[in-house]
Amino acid sequence: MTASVARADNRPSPRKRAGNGAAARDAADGVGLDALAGHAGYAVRRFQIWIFQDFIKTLGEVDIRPTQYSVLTVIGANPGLSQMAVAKRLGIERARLVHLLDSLEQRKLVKRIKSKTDRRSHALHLTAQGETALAKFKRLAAEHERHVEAKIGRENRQHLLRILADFT
Amino acid sequence: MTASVARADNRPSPRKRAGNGAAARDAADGVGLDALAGHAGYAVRRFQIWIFQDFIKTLGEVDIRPTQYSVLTVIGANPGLSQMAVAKRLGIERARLVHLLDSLEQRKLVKRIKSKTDRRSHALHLTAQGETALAKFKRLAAEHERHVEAKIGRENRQHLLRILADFT
DNA sequence: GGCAATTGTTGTCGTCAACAACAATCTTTC
DNA sequence: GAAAGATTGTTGTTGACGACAACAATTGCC
Repeated sequence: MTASVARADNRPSPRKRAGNGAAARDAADGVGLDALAGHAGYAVRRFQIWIFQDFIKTLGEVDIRPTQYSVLTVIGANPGLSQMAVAKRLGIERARLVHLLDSLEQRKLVKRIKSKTDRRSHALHLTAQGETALAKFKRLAAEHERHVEAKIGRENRQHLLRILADFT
Repeated sequence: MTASVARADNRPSPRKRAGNGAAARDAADGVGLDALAGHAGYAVRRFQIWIFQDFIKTLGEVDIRPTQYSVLTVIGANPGLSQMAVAKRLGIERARLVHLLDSLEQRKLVKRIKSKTDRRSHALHLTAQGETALAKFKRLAAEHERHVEAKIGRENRQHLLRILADFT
């Protein structure tokens, strides 16, 4: 709403490559990025921000953020995992996972069950409500994924997933 | 587990797909990610974290973080830009840019010059010290970029840059 | 039995995106 | 030319997130 309406979102950007040393002026505002264009990290960061914003927006009606979704997905696929295992798998601090689970448990999507074999740890499970909710989340996430496809192209997305498979 | 020179960069990840319904157990801990593996956002996020950590570490000796580097690069390539223009170009909140510039100005890398034509805005320039410093930063950033190449492969990085060119 | 390691938890700190509000300064409009 | 509206830089707040440190309860090791 606040932001100016203008700005065509469609950025073809076939960036033909200017000569070489010349400061390649960028289409958007006539501001050149120069060296920045050659940095993978910059492109990845901008892309990641775009993806997350679309994810948050697409799953907005159910109020689920990317991290929450990843937690629910892992628990759904591996019931009974400990918090430590989930945290390690997702690369989340176990301290942070505590708050995430507090929230998800309050919403009755997840339950912590005291482990009999190791009384320190909790076995994580989805509630029945959590199962059906996750099913809906997955449908919305698939919709989000189609947005990604529409943005970068079908086979580009495929190739991207292949390139980054090791980080999954 | 810090450096991990790991030559195993070439992991085409032929994750050929286990059967179908079976929870494809992942190598790491035997914890399946299931649906998460098909989400571009998850892979991109993990990759972005890896990239930033390597960037921060590689540019650690000069204490420059990715965002600071991007700001310096844009100002270096386009001297005289206003804060608003830089913020818009990099997708940074102008509120946030204020603190970034405060820091960079304290370190005598950047200077804000009152614009004569528009007394609201500041024209941003690198100091002489900032110029030479940026040259060094760029060398270190190039080294970081080589780390990325070593991690995902040369042509994979190229392809990645091409796929995400619109976000640059 | 004693000591180190692990698990969940609490708390702090710093980064970062998203807003809101404000003073100073253009810009537009009447 | 003055009033109304928009823009620029600034300050402050909020909330998500990663990195640590410390702690109690529990387990594993010797």
